Amino acid sequence: MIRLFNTYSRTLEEFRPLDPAGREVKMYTCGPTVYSHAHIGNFRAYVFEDLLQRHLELRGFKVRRVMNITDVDDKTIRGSREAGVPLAEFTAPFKKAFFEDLETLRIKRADSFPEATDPREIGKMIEMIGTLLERGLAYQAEDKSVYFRINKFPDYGKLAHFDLAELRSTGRVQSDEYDKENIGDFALWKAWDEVDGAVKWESPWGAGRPGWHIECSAMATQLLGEQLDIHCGGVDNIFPHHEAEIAQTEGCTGKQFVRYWLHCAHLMVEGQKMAKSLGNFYTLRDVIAKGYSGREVRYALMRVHYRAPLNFTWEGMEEARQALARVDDWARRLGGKVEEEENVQPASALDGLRRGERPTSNVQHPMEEFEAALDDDLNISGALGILFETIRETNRRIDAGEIDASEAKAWLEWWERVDRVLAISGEDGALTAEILALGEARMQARLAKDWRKSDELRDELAARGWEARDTKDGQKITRRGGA
RNA sequence: GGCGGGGUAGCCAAGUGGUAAGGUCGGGGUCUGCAAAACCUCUAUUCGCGGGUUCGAUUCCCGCCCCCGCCUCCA
Repeated sequence: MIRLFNTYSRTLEEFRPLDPAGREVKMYTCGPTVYSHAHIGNFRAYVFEDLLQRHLELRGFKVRRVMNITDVDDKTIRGSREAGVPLAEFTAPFKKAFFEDLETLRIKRADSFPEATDPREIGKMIEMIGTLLERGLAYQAEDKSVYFRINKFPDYGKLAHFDLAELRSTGRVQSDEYDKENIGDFALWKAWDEVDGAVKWESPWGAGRPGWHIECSAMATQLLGEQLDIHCGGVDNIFPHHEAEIAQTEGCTGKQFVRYWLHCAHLMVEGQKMAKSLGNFYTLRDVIAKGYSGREVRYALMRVHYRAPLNFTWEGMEEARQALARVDDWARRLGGKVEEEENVQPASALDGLRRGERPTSNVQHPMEEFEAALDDDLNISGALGILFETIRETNRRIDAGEIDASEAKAWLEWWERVDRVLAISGEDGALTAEILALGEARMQARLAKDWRKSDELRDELAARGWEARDTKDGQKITRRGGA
């Protein structure tokens, strides 16, 4: 049984998809606004969503996921104006970069990435706004913009658990919208303004562009239907964005929009909020440029429970690197055991692999326990704890000569299953001719017991990102860090 | 002021009404030409603070303190 924390109810709920067969899961995740490179805080949310999707899939669900791309809003318009290029030309490179970054972090691609400027989506938004107007849930103000009338939607505020009467303005958003009936009414359609330049679409209410919230309602219902199983985003999207989505969508369909709302806590950097003014603002590219690999960043962003604040630090990146190296070495070691024999079949009874003899052992059934931890609202720390205990125990037993090729193969198969969720396994980079030559030279030096030269060659290999280890089976050269 | 999330070893972090997983760092050891890896071992009488319930609380209840966030277009 999978349990997830639903923001709406503020409780852990058993997860059951709407699909009568209980198999298909409709999942919508708020994507990036492409006015710059996404930062690691954004990616924390996307990595969390990826972990959720992968775990649901491991548990046999068929996930249909949509992630939107916001390519028109105040910031993208401002950016294109400042760059002096058309909007689409301004956002294109950021879209491309976003998809590259997803790949770097091994985030599975959603089934579709609808864009807000897609005519088909704009059409759907206009259709929905029309419906809301017909029902009296929206109105066109004197400034020609169309607003949602929150007083007509009694449930408004239920997701965020806000009492609307208690709200007070933070002054973050300029309140120049005197035309609204209620300060809390939000724009569905923004009338064209001079600063919008060429950015405009025709609508029954005049030229303009869609409000931000309506795009998610339109795309989600258009691509996944009127009711979703899961909708994710960062905690800062709870209000007003997701609240507005509920109002708009349910205002049109009369049906519950989302069954499970999941929100990811914020990322902090060195104990502080990430901000350009503090100089601690990082894009994924910034971290990669420091020499870290995508999977190292993935691990660092993933290893803390999604509802707890995550403090990003360089010390944390080093920890991620070391932890992954430990996993890599373990998997390599098992691979080596398997190669010792030919035509190895995995031990048939996986349960028999549990390490029951030692009283100090905490993990009795790693196969089940790892997945059970993730079932519990994605308890990643618990799951990783089981993985690492299993690693220590299997390493110990390999040292003791207790694991044969058949059992090693079974552990590797388990690891492959685990890694379908974690997606952190290493790739051995191809040995180049230069590295091979250095390795060969070092072997010769060792045979000649020229330790000094052998150590120098080891340093040279290290400088190129490779490590030479002397084992009883001879020298082994492996990639260290990165990759 | 309202609504959330969090405060567990140097750092990251799981967890349960019955006496603290795991990762990382550091010390010692086995192994090694030396290393590395691996393994063994040491490092929280203690879980923000103060009360209460209980035979027993880090875990339940009450109060308080601190950090982070949202309060109308920031994941």
